[in-house]
Amino acid sequence: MGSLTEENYIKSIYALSEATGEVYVSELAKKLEVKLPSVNSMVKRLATKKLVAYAPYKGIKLTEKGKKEALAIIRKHRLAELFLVKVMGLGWEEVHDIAEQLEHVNSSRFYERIDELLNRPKFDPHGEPIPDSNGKIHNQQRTSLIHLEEGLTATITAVTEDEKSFLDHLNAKGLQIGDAVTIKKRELFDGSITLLHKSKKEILLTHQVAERIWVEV
Amino acid sequence: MGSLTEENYIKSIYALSEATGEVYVSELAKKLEVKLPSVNSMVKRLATKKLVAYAPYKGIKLTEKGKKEALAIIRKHRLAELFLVKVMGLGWEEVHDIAEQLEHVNSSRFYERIDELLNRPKFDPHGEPIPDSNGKIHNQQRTSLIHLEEGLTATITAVTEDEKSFLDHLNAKGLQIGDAVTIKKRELFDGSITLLHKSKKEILLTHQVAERIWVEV
DNA sequence: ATAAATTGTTAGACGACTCTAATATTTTAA
DNA sequence: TTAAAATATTAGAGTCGTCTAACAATTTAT
Repeated sequence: MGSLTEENYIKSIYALSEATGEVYVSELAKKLEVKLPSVNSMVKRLATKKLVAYAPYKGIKLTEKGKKEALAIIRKHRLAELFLVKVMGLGWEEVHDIAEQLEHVNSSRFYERIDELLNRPKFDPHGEPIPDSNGKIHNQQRTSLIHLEEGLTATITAVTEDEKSFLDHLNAKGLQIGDAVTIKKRELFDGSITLLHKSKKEILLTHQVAERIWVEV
Repeated sequence: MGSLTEENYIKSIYALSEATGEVYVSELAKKLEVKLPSVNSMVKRLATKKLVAYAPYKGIKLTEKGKKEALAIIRKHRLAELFLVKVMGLGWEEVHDIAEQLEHVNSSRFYERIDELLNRPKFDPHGEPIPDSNGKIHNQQRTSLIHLEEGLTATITAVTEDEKSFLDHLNAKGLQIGDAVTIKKRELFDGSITLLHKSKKEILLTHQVAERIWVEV
C-alpha cells in the first residue's frame, strides 16, 4: 500500500483521465490544490513505482497496476458513502468528506463486512457504480437530463458529485436518486429545463445543474 | 488537529503515563517501535506546541491541552470499537486494529452519530470506559481477579487490552465481558486460579491471565 | 513563422519524521 | 565512590511531500 498522499494522487489521476485516458500536470495540480512542481515530482515517483506511465511534457496515464489501485480506493470510497447513508443514517450531501477519510482505511475485513451488510451493492448514494473486489465496474445506461426530448419521462440514476453545494441544491429542489421526472419544457436560449416531478411539483433547473444529472429512460 | 503521528504519540504518552503521571523516552520508543532519537525530537516538537511538559533527562508529562487531545482520541477509538462490534457485528478480538485507524477520522458528525446509535455508551467492548465529549471519564469499581478471595462471585467488567492473542485466549476459554464467575481455588505456589463459570464449566487461568481481568464484586 | 501566452521542468530549500553513530548524563552496584 | 550499565541527547543524514524562483518546451494567435 502506498501513502495517503499517493492514494489521493492515484484517485485523482483516475478521475481526471477517465474520459481521455490521460491527465495533464496542471489539471492534477488544480484538483489536488498543490503547485505544479509538487505534482511533477510526485508523478515521477509514481512512475518509478510503475503506477503511472509518464514522459515529460506528455500526459500522465495510469498503468494497469495504478488502475487497480485506483479502483480499490474508489470501491472503498463508494462503499463507505453508502454505508454512511444506509446504516448510519447520514444525509447523502454530508457523507463525501467522511468517505474521503474512510477510503484510506486499510482493512479488508472492514470493507468485506460493509459490502455484506449492504448486500453487495452496485451503486453508491450518488448513483455512481461501485467496483467489485476485482475492480470490475457494473455499468449502467447513462444519459444526461439535457439530452432528453420534451415529453419524455426518465428516472434519475446518478449525479455528478463535485461539491456539497450542488447536492444541497438538489435536496432543496426535492430531487433524489430514483425519482421519476418528465421533461416539460426545454428553453433554447439558456438551456434551462422545467421538470414535472412525482411530487406533482414543477421544478426549474438551469443548464449547469441539469447537465450534471444522469437518467435512465 | 495534529498529524497522525502526533496523535499516536499523544495517545501513547497518555496510556503509559496514566499510572505515574509521566513516561520516559525509552518506554515511549519501545511502545511506538521507533528509536530513541526519534522520540526525543518529537517530544521536543510536542513541547513547543505545549502538548507536553518536558525537561531533558526527566519524564514526559502531558499538559492539560495534551490530555484533552489524548482523551478525544481515546474516545474515538473506543466508540469505534464498540460500533464495530455492536453495529457491524465484528468480534471484539479483531476490532482493535481497525479502530486504530478510525480514531484518526476527523468528523464530529461521524462520531456524534456513532455515539447516538450506540445510545451514548459508557464502556467499550473490552470494558474500558469511553470518555464523554468533554473528556470526562465515568469511572467504575475495579478489582483484578487475582485479588478476590476464594468463594467470592464477581462480574467481569473489563480486560487489559494489549494483544489480540490474549483476547483469543479468553474467547477460547469461553469468557466474556459481563460474565459472572466464582473463585473456586487459588493456587498459592503459581498464582493460578480456578473459576466456576455460569456455563457450569470450571476454568483454569494462569496468574498472568487472571491479573489482566477486571471484575466488580 | 515568429512572438506571446501557456504549460511543464529543474534547482534548491524547508518541515515532518525517521535513522545511525557519537557523546553525555544518570543510576546501579562493586 | 568510582566503574560499569542503563538511559538520554546531539549531530548529521535520508525520505516524503511541499514550496518559490528560474528556465525550457509547446501551443496559439497575430
